[in-house]
Amino acid sequence: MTKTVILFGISMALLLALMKGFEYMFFTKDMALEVYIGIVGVFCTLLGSWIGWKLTRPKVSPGSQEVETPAENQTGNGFFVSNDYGLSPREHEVLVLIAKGLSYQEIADQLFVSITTVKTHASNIFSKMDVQRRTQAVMLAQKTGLLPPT
Amino acid sequence: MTKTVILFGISMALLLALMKGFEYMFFTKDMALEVYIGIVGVFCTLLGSWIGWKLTRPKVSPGSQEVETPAENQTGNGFFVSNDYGLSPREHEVLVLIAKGLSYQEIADQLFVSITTVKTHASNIFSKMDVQRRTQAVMLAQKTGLLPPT
DNA sequence: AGTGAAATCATCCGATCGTATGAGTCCTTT
DNA sequence: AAAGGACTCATACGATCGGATGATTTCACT
Repeated sequence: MTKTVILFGISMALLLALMKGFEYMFFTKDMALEVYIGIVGVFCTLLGSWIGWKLTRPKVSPGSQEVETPAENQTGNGFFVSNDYGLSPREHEVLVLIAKGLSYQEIADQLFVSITTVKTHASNIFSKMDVQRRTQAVMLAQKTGLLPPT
Repeated sequence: MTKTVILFGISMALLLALMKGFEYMFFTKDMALEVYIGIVGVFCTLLGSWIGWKLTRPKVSPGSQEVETPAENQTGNGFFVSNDYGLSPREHEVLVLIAKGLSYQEIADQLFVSITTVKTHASNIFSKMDVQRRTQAVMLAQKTGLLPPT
């Protein structure tokens, strides 16, 4: 977090320095204003994208999904099941998507990670739940109320 | 995704228009370059942050890939109407074993048929239930009460 | 400063899955 | 007898899965 802010400052300083340098090199007249704006716009957009990505990284997403750290999960009936097999939040997330019937590639697209990562998570899930196939994991998760209702 | 790109374009156009308007209002000389850059920088940083956040957040529901329970399968009082999707007895048998997490080979061994037969049945099951993967079939069968409780 | 958990990504490989095509038998219905 | 459904089996092929191995980065905790 602190590093992010520092890097942001450094980037801005670098940008300004570059702009100042370019100013004396190429842009002797004010006709280059559009180029100026373009450079700044593209740069700051990329920088902002990186910042936005960085800031939304720790939390899941501020919109639709809550962070589920189910030491105890609640089923639709109000019963609590306290068996999460030691799954991490990310692994639980992957498990839910697997239960939806998505392939690894589709899960990877949805979570914006590579397919390798999804497979790694899945392997850890199967290992923790002591199953060999995704179908078994889905059934087991269903039984133990690990999956969201509906 | 497409919406994001479109909104980005609109925002950029809006920004340029605003800049052009400001240009004739306040900034008659190029001495206001720093202000210009500041505005563009802040704006594009915010825009980029929004874009990064938008692109990073996982999709809520792709809709086309998820298993949907047909409405006629479940009544309001919680009872399940028998919906076997036109599955033959043998196909239903295979479906149950698939839901147990068995592989085609294991199912074939248990039913004393070849693995080819099991795969044929499975293909017909998926076709009748209108799903692509065994996981989806299992979830759908679970929802519609097609599987025996265990 | 070091440690460990979590998340990420890569490459390789064998096993399994899902589909397509074609064909044969048995049984019921027309 | 003919037609059709259910069950059986084979071959082939691309896609996907699951595991193994190794690596990096980030973060929290000590």
